[in-house]
Amino acid sequence: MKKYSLFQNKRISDYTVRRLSMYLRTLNFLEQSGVETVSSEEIAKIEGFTSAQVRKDLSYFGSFGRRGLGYNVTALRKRISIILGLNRKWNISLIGAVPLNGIGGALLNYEEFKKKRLTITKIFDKDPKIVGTKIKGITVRHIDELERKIDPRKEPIAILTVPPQDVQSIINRLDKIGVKGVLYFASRTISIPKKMIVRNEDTVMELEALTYHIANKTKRQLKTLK
Amino acid sequence: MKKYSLFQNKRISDYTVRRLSMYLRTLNFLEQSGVETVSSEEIAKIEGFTSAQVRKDLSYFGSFGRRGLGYNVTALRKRISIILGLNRKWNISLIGAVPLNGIGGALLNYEEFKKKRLTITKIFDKDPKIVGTKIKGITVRHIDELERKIDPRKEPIAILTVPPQDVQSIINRLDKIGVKGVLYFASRTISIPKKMIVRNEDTVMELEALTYHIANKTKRQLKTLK
DNA sequence: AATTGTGAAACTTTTCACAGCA
DNA sequence: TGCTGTGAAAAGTTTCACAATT
Repeated sequence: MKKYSLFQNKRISDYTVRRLSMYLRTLNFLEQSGVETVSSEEIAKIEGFTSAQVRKDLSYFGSFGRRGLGYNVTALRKRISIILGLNRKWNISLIGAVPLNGIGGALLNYEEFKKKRLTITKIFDKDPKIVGTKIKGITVRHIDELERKIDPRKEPIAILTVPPQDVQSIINRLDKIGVKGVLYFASRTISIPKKMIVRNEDTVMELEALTYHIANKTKRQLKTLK
Repeated sequence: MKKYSLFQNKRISDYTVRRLSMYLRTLNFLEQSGVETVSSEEIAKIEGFTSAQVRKDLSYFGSFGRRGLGYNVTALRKRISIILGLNRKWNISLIGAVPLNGIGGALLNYEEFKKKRLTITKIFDKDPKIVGTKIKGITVRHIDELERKIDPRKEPIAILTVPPQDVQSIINRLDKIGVKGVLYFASRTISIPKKMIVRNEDTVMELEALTYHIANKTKRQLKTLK
């Protein structure tokens, strides 16, 4: 029998990590619906992948199923949670544009965060009108105080909802103090510090993928990763 | 010399389409900075790709550069705009959760949409308090009126900011009347109608990619697509 | 001299297909 | 019998390397 370790050497592709997130949200849903056992074929059908893809993704981390029977929903949900690092609480700093009808405000009200162990625990802005006030029980600090107020051991992740022109400099500052992961929403290409994991959610880019496909009347839409 | 057509037969991968969006935002930036000519090497450096990747992506659509010289920034920006279908105006229906400090509200205030030719022209909600009122000059309609108020020839795209449990049924209704593209924000896997292009922006999934990499102390972060 | 455009090679990801086990 | 786990094959994507061109 093979030995598996969570800190394995094989590089796991980003496609696999994203699909694990999808499996997780589907397993949560199945568990709440009272489903106890699921096959790779059933998961695949829900997600629009192949069953081989599902089994291969899981196989990088171990063998969690039983031949002939499938997977126990709760057990697999827990395993994937651990793989994704969700067996602990993650504090997040929210930086920028909070009071506006902006994405920062939306994230503070985001129901999905409450269900998961993802919590916004620090808020920064540069509007003097709100610096010092409390939002959701958190005192808003000035962006200039980032370095003093963020402890990357406590808040390893930051979400940036600042304007495009500010993203690069704030990411550089966060890198300097040792923040490990950043998610930013601006439509701007940035240069990523070596030690950081950076993700970008760009609504304009997603819409351009739609306009491309509609304009070019793409016939096939094979769902691979998506 | 080879003939190229925008409606070519080769299937263009999604990776290429996303990179075209990135090139476009970088070309916009360069054009505004007064840069007139750019090489594939320079674009590659900004984006973190290889120059061969840039040239290959463009080569699927034609030859837009001049050997020995590079690309004219404005000309290339225009070409990519056309490829992505951005040489026309795109009207968008916004469905759900508008008045809250939610993502719908954020999108209505999104500066990037104003710069591009992407415009929210219809708004739907089911809160009777705001149905009938005007937001940004647009009268909010009840979600029950989707079918009567959306003309997919005028509004081929919809953005869904409704709760996860409502996404599937609304996508099915939009498909029935012929809406071509949908972008939804809920953290939920859905089954995609054959004729539609559907995209999902899921902040929880992006954060889980961060927690995975941080928890597993990934050493290399090779920037391939993003 | 510099840089594009592109076949071919290298690499990555997905799917196949079946041995192995409940 | 039914379904997992996995090497091997197939498909897809990126990079190399160089002829072509300004």
